[in-house]
Amino acid sequence: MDTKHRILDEALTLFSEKGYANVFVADIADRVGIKAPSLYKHYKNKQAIFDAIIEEMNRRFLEQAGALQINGTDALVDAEIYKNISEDQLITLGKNLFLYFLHDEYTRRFRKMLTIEQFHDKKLSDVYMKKYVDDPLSYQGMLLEMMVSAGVLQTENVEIMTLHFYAPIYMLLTICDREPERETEALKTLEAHIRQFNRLYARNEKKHSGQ
Amino acid sequence: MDTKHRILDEALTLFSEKGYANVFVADIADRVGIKAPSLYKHYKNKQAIFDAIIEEMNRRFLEQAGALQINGTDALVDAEIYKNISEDQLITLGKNLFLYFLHDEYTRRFRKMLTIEQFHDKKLSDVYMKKYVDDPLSYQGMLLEMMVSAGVLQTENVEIMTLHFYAPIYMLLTICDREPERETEALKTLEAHIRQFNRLYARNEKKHSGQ
DNA sequence: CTTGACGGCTAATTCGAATTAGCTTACAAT
DNA sequence: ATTGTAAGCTAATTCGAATTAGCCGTCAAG
Repeated sequence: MDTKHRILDEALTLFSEKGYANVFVADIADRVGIKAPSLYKHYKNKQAIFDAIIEEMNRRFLEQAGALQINGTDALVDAEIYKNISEDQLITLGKNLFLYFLHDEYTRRFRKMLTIEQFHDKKLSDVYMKKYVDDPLSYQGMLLEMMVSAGVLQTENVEIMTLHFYAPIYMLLTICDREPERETEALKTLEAHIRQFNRLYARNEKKHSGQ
Repeated sequence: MDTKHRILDEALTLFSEKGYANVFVADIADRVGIKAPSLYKHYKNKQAIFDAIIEEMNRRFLEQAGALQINGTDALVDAEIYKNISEDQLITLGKNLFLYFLHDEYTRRFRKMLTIEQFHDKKLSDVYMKKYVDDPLSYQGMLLEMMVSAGVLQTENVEIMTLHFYAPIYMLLTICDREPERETEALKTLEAHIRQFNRLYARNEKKHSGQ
């Protein structure tokens, strides 16, 4: 990785830990292994580094459209896969969503930075809401809608059902962002959540009481 | 309200909107209607203002222990009330929790400040987790546990049930914090959520399909 | 009536962090 | 070989925001 990219990388790490204003240009330079003034050979100023991070992130979000994509069009395609989903597949779906958000280092640091810097610019809080609330809800909503249509699950209100599926995942995510040591516990909770979700919304099946 | 308190009040408002580092002492003074140096007659420095806000908040949290209290002891007492709860009462419980968090101006601004300033000090993120994640989960958990014992609701796993109850509330809260214009929509969603929650966990009752 | 402390003001001062100036080396291209 | 440019450095410089100095009016207590 060349210096220009290393600057972005180290800057993002620092911003996500301490927030823009609490990171000095010299801190970033230190991490990269150069002196602060040298950094200006690569970026016009501190703000330009921040802006470049945002751009870079947008680029990545578009790029990995293949992996776990979150837009209506692809949801319709993916949904085919889940039409005849099993409980284990549902768990996989949830864990994928969770682990992707949690473990992609870039995504993770970016999300933490957004959390801290949402005031920096209304646009940032909009991005946060879109990426971590509205897009997942609409994507998951489409998948669940398909499952209902296919008769795997049943509900009178898919929107709420989606909330029931995603809100716990979101909450576990915010927990792990702040206290990474709770990740193992969170993953167990996540699995239990999805199993229970599946039972609750299973079509025409009486909830059973054994394990 | 005397100057000393007005400083805290205006400072909290500004910090919650822009974050500590982006608020100048002069901004706070302006709002209060004095000049920056005058502010030092009341607080040693900017940090002291921040610290005073934290203290004040702790004081308030203790003080209003009567209202919607969130500690194990009181939950046991409150739970008596909910033993024979109706759906409408359950909705009231959820709405109270939600509206309290959302509308108490001090709590609200404080929560927003915590969100932004959690990096400022690990203690702050701990406070956030306790107040908005762990305490509500444990409090709600106790209430729901009682309802299960009393036979109003049924589940094999109260912990997950609690997550299903509270996570959507938490999520709606973070939405409204960032985009207050979505509050009306959020309240409707909240009610629908609780009704569905109640049906899903209702004891021995087949889910009905009519309105 | 005078004194002192409270709370305000304007005009410095300080200080730290961003940024710029100007020099140097490496190295690729002509 | 020469030249130009990229990328680094040290030593300024700038600049903005926090804080301090020092002055003034008010008012309550003695």
